[in-house]
Amino acid sequence: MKRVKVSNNVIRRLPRYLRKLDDLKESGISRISSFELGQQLGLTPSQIRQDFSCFGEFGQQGYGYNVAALRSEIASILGMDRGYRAILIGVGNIGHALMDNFSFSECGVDLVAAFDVKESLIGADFRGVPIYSSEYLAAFLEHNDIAIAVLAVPKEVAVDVTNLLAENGVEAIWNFTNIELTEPNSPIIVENIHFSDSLLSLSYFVSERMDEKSAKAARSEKQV
Amino acid sequence: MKRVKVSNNVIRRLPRYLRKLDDLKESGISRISSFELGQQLGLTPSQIRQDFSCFGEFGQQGYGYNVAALRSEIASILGMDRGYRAILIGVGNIGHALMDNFSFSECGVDLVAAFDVKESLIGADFRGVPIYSSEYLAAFLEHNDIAIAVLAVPKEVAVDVTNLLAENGVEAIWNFTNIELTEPNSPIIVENIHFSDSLLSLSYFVSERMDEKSAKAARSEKQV
DNA sequence: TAGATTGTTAATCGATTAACAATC
DNA sequence: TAGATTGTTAATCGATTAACAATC
Repeated sequence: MKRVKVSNNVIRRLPRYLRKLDDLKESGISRISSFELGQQLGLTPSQIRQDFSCFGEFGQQGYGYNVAALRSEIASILGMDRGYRAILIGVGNIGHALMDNFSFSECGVDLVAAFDVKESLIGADFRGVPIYSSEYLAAFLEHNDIAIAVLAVPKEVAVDVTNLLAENGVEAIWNFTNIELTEPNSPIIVENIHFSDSLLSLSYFVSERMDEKSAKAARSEKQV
Repeated sequence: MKRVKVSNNVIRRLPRYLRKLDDLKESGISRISSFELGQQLGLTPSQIRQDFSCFGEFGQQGYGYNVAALRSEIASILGMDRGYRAILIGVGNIGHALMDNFSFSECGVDLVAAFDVKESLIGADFRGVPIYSSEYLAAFLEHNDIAIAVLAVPKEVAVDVTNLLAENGVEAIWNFTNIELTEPNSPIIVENIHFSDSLLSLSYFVSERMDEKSAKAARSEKQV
């Protein structure tokens, strides 16, 4: 696989391609052109071909792309076949929901343990994932090769935990706390799920729509 | 407030500005320049001034921006003062976590009801929000002005529910199901929280980092 | 007043789109 | 072979950055 510097926009589109290809596979479609794929995703064929060409040549002139083959190329580009091991820190509401409902394995990630400070949780396990005391976090990291930490702790302790993780060789944090962990000088990778940022963007788009509507209404009022 | 066509990138930065300004307020800082704000957010001062200038003139030459005033301008741009009413569809794991933990009101959104099909949930309420039977969803929408629907139902019913919502005047969907709701011809606004897309991007970045490391290791191996 | 910093116009950079030769 | 569609180069478009006059 080529590994040139690929823009963020391209990377963010890869999971969407993956999802669409999974859908197509399920519908029994084994072959697709960049034109058709573009139609279905609301992208131009050019963009799709450009995106793929960052990583190699996956199509065939006159034919298009083989759905299954392309799917597996993208999965590999995303690192889904690398068996990254993850831990969850904080088995509160959201942490619990992730353990219970989210399929890490479908993303090729292996959730091996969870940590919490709450006595009543320690020793339990959900769907085969054990919950340990946060006390043992550092020791655990010493003995296990963990690439990804899912951070679902209260705001107040987020920064301390992050430092502990970074010091113990964790590569990346999947951040569910609503604070900005991305420090300029830290080498740790941070990917944020900011619920409130998302809802606020939504709120913006709704407001925009509402304003358009009332502007239109005001115009037609005038005409009458 | 101006309402020109504003790019998506700008809109996505607004919630970050808001969060930073809240932090500053809390730290007792009442005034900030675009230079300093840029430092703290990893953006150029130019970009920050350009972003704000989409909506008006919020600063003062030689002084900078008043933190509290700017904060409230951005809140208003995002529509946080419009009192949008929301409902939650699907009180499963993630729906429950949202009701229990997520502060809709901090985003200026009023969560007024939840809906589920599960008998044992119907009639209960969490933090003052009642849970009704999904049977009554359509009727409820007729009698209540709901701008936003939080969609946390199983994949299989997501499209049907979306159609029902669209037909009954809901403006926007905050989509927690892992499917592509964004139809080209539908006028409904969709904002996605795709957990797996996010984790897969993270997995990509980790892979990129790993490859860099091993490439570096291979190079220094050669030199020795 | 002098210094600081804005809002905005112009320049640069990067991403998307179009075009087309290569080829299955 | 003829038609279709790729991968890639060139053209366009949009977003970010730089520069600077205006002004607090």
